[in-house]
Amino acid sequence: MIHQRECPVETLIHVLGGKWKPMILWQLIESNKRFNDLEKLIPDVSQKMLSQHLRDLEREGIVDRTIYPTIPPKVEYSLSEYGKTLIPVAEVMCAWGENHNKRKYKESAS
Amino acid sequence: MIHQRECPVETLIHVLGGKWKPMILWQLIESNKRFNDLEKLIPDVSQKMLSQHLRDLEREGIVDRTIYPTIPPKVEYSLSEYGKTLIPVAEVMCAWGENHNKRKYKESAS
DNA sequence: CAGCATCCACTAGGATACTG
DNA sequence: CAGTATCCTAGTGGATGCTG
Repeated sequence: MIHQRECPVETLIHVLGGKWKPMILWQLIESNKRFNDLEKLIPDVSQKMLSQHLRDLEREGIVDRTIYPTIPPKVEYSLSEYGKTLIPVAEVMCAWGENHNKRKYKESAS
Repeated sequence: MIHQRECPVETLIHVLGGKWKPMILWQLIESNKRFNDLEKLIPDVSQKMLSQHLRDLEREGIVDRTIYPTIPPKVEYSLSEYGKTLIPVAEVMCAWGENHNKRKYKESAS
């Protein structure tokens, strides 16, 4: 059942596969953030990519976007309830990636 | 510790992120395969990408490549011991992706 | 059989400038 | 503040032809 073609692994990679998406996810796990906050917390991201990735994550239902129609405008991004189901998955991925980085470090040092 | 910048999630996405890499992984979990077998089992992959992805996976230590210097040449690809550590990770990813696909199907049907 | 080389199309992402 | 619009580049992947 799992080893079918069109494997859903690709689905997850598509959802998290943008260059800054994992970083955005970690930030939003910690607490809700405004657009400007994310820009500061992820210094190298361009406005274009931040905006685009947030919209991707919103479309997938991972991220909620709350608009406060004040002046100046305030928009708050938060992890949706559904988005929280991604956390354990991301932690497993993270653990493997961390170990893999160590492994590559060791082999290059030997 | 996990929520650092330069998150290792990206490492894993890089390792599995090629278009056909998850599919190659599933095939090699099942049993060792020759180049030609993989071509038949993954009909839409081009030789170029199959070759390139296999070399990527080999460089990361996921896949072993065994050459039998016969005529005609025979090359067998297998999942390395280290590569097997990817299986549980891939299954978690797969489960989430499967659920996500269902979710998207339902919302488009409603 | 198991590939490599070449050329081409498409997309992801970056830089810069502008707006409600 | 929170974006959008435009232009540009580098990398991914596909198609085709050739080789030890």
